[in-house]
Amino acid sequence: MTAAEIPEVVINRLPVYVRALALLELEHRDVVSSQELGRELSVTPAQIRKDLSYFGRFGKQGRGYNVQHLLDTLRTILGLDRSWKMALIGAGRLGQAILSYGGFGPQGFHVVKAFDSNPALIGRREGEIVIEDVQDLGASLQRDPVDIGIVAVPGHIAQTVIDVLVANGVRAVLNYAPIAVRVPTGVQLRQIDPVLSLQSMTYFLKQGGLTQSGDLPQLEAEASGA
Amino acid sequence: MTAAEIPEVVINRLPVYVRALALLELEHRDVVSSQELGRELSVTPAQIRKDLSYFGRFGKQGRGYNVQHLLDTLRTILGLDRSWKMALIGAGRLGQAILSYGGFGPQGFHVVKAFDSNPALIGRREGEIVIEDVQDLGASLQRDPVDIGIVAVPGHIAQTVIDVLVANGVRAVLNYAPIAVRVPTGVQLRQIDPVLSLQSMTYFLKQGGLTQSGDLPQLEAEASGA
DNA sequence: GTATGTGAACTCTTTCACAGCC
DNA sequence: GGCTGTGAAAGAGTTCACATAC
Repeated sequence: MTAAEIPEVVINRLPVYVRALALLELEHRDVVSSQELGRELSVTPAQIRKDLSYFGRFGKQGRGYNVQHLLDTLRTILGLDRSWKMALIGAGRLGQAILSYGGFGPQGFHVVKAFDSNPALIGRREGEIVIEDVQDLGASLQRDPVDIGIVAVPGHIAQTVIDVLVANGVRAVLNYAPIAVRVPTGVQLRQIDPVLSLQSMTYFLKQGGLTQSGDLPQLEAEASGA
Repeated sequence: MTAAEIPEVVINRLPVYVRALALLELEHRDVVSSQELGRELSVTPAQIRKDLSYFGRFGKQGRGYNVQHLLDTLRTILGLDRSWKMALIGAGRLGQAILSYGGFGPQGFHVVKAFDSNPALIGRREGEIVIEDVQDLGASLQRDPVDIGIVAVPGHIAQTVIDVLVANGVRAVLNYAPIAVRVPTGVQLRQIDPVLSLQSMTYFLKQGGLTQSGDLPQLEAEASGA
């Protein structure tokens, strides 16, 4: 009930906090203040405190936050205290790169199935898994469901693939296809789209000298006043 | 001067419009309305019109927007009417995948240099380019500048690499390293971070039945009323 | 002294709704 | 009839500033 009113932007920032806290944990830091965390992440301390306040009171006045406790709590809130099964659709060049990416496993995300339409790839073994025919995607998910779908197929097929995923119970999709897809309400969708990122940066590059050689590049001024 | 007041969120949406318009152009569509474009992109028509209005008046009342003209205009605004040089730092597994990704070139983005610290990789030819020693990054950029840096190195080196890039005139960075980095004001930074995306989706997955099997998954209801 | 937690103020975005034009 | 362009209104999100607690 409270959960329903938490802004989505806040949820999206929590993983960033988790990552910073995990680093502090490695350094055996006991306590961290919103100010220090904010400096680390280029976020205002007020924002961190406000974000956390949606979920409870985790800090101690005069001290800050207990790193271990806050980390555990945020992980639980985000559901990072368990492991998640993922299916990869598209085992071409990009798909292979995703399969061999070492960053998912340690965070509890596991690709347990992969699919392609290319006969040359179907049946091939990639590490622990065997690439299945994308024709069997629906049936395979019915037999053995996953939590998340990773879409790495060409743009013109992406929407169809996602429709099949959703029809077979997948409620979260990470889409690498460079296309705007639609999903029903209640289904989570995230785009990984480097080209869009590049294409917005060029706007600012074009603006040229504005911030370039004119004024000195400086880190966020730290108003040390109050 | 007007440009200075344009919200960044607006700029970030323009590439999405460009992509949709490019598709319509392929289909030889002459004209499109904000309503149709909005349906395609899951964006409200009002938002599209408002966004475009920051840059001028491109539409014709009663008809809509000329696809070709709007596409050309947006490309010019974003600086997509020229080509951009990029340097890749980190030519390991992820870097290789980025090098062989076919989606940059057609959009005018070209990796013209690549760097690594691994002696086994330095000097190796990858397509058109030869991998250089990351020690020479600064000197190489001085000789032959690039517009954009793509960072695909391990997290603990990313900040250092980015500092070198910035010190040598790079004003836009696409960072694949899973870490929060800092750049001076005036330098554009975009993160490509699939793990963060996954970690925010799990929050909603955890919420479970709320939108799952309860109410029927449906596309954004189209209020056909007014 | 130091730092949290939080209403209130402020700023930024989105949406509305309609005049104006095709 | 249909659709744009845009002030005005509404809604979100961020920051302030201070009472409260350690």
